[in-house]
Amino acid sequence: MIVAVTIKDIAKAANVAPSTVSRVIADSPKISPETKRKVKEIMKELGYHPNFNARSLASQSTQTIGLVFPNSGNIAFQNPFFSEVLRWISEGVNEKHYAIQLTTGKTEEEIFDDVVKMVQGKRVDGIILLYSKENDSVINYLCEKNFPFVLIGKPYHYSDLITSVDNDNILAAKEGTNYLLNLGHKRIGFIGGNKNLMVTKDRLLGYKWALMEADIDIREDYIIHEEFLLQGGQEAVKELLSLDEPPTALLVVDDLMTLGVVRTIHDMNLKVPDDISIVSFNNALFSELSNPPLTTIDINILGLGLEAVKGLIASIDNPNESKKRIIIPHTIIERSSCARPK
Amino acid sequence: MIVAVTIKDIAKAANVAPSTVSRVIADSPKISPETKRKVKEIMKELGYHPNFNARSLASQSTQTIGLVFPNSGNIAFQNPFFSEVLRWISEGVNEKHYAIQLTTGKTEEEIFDDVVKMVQGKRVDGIILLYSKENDSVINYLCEKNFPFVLIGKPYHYSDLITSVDNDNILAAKEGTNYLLNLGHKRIGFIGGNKNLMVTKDRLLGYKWALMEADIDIREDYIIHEEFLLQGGQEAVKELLSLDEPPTALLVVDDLMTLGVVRTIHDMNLKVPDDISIVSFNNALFSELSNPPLTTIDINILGLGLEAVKGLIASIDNPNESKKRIIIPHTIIERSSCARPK
DNA sequence: TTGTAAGCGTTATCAC
DNA sequence: GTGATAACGCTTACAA
Repeated sequence: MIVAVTIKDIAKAANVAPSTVSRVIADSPKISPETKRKVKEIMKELGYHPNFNARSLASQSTQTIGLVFPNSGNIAFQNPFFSEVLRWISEGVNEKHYAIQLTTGKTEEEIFDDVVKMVQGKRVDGIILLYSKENDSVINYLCEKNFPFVLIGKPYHYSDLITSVDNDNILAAKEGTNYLLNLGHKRIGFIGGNKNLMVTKDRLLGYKWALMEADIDIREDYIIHEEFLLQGGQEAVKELLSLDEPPTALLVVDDLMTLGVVRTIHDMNLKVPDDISIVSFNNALFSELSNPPLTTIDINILGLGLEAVKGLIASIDNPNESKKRIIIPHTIIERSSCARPK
Repeated sequence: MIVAVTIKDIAKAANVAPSTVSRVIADSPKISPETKRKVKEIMKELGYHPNFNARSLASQSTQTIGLVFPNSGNIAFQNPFFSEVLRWISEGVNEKHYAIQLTTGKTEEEIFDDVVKMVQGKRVDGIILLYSKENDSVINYLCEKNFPFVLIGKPYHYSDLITSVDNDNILAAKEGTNYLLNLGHKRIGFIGGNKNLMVTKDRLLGYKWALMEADIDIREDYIIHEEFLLQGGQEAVKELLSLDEPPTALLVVDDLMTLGVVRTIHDMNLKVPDDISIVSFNNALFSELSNPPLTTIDINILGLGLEAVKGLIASIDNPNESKKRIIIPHTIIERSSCARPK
């Protein structure tokens, strides 16, 4: 069983007051080195561990941050992006000796309720939002309460009230499209995810921008948004490739989706990159292992995670710090999913 | 700003004692419907939310459970298994109105320290361990403290002191191997992950069992353990396939690893399944999207996650409940990575 | 059925 | 430098 050794037990054993023990824990400079040593020794001896609930209650700070995942009913949740970003957030957080609490509701309402509980229940000192979408009730709530949080992604609005960490997705998509243009492709399609997500919006913008600069007409029938990975998506891709003038290249906003697209293309007896080239996004672990290995835009998830933590802790420590927009650089990783058009 | 409305404020406004408000929150049957209604109304009006730290401190229970991931330095952390199991754990936990706290240290020591803090700091009521390996300090600690926890995987020892949720991996691997044997393969290789993991051990056992039953000699040069996904693994697979009598089929313990193996095979100008068949494990999302789609053993991650939560909460509610070993059934999913040998 | 008061394990504000 | 003592916001006997 867990025997709770408290600050009082230590105090008694060390012949000091509880407050002194507390000061030793806080490493207060006002305590003589001698008593510090003595108290610390006894703490070791008795196996003392501070009670975090008591500490949080008294100090009004929890030393834990909350992570908000997209709703787990959404297929997006399965994206390796989240484990990866979790990994780096976790790393940043450990370094600062914070703990992590997380919430992944099945629906938006569940998530919202969870967040409210976290915040009002004083379970966390700050929050990192792992996704950004239109009209998000969570963001609105956090802004309203002026609660410390960082958004991974681009704010839909209130951008001057929000600290965010994001890639320049418009530029990234533009560069990806240019890469295909430079290979000689003129008919380039776009496959995006959920239209409400800011990433999708931005990458679509960059795609269009590149085409406009290249004086190529934007064809709406070249642009599709598949919400589901296989079922609906497969249909859409088949339709796209069955057009009279099908695209010879595709910009796909996510590696996982790309896997599905490649699969569909393959099922139609076409080959990547011989018949159709693909540039995709995120550089997921498997994009190197896939067949063919994917040319993809690395968004530096490490940077996203670490900067999010840094930003959040900064605004916890100093609530009046000005909000900022942090941009993490991307890199295009050339592999074997692109070729010149036939 | 967050204005903390406390139980006292409600009490004052409702003209009752704080304890009455507390009882209303706990939905005590001893409170008259009338006062309940009145108090609840005022709680809504003033926007009351309980302070969890205070509640935890007073009641000695946190309504949160801790999740322990494998160390994030390990490549295994990247496995989609973890997001998937997190999803279902989260679902189970939400239903029971528990919160989730998690820890993913970079090293074993970091994880151990985190777990001790969680437990001794009274941050969580119970723990779910997401991996099982030989001589795990965390397990030893939890057993020693007799702290409620559930292991996802098979206990290395102390199995009568541990509630665990696992697949019958020995049987699963045996069936996978038999599947290949039935197709006519005689030379079957095994590719496992980290040797210390119980999954690896069990699946190797099942593989050997199937071969023995089929009166096929076990060749040690057909068994490899690749710790890394690409670098070292690729070498090992190449070596395996360059043997005088290379295997015509492979049992690979994980879909992600299989992706790497398929890739390596492809790089050697061999084809799956024409030249070499593969049965793999886990039925990750991408195994259906991969090229070729993988024949893989579905381990029912939903079941693992949900049962883990159920088991944990049961043993939190009743610490004297007897430990049990819960087995989640698996299913083989036939896709296109297997064929008869040439 | 409801109120009173002690206690949960800390931190923080005074004094000395 | 160190010690009392009052918070922190809640639960829970024990009274009434």
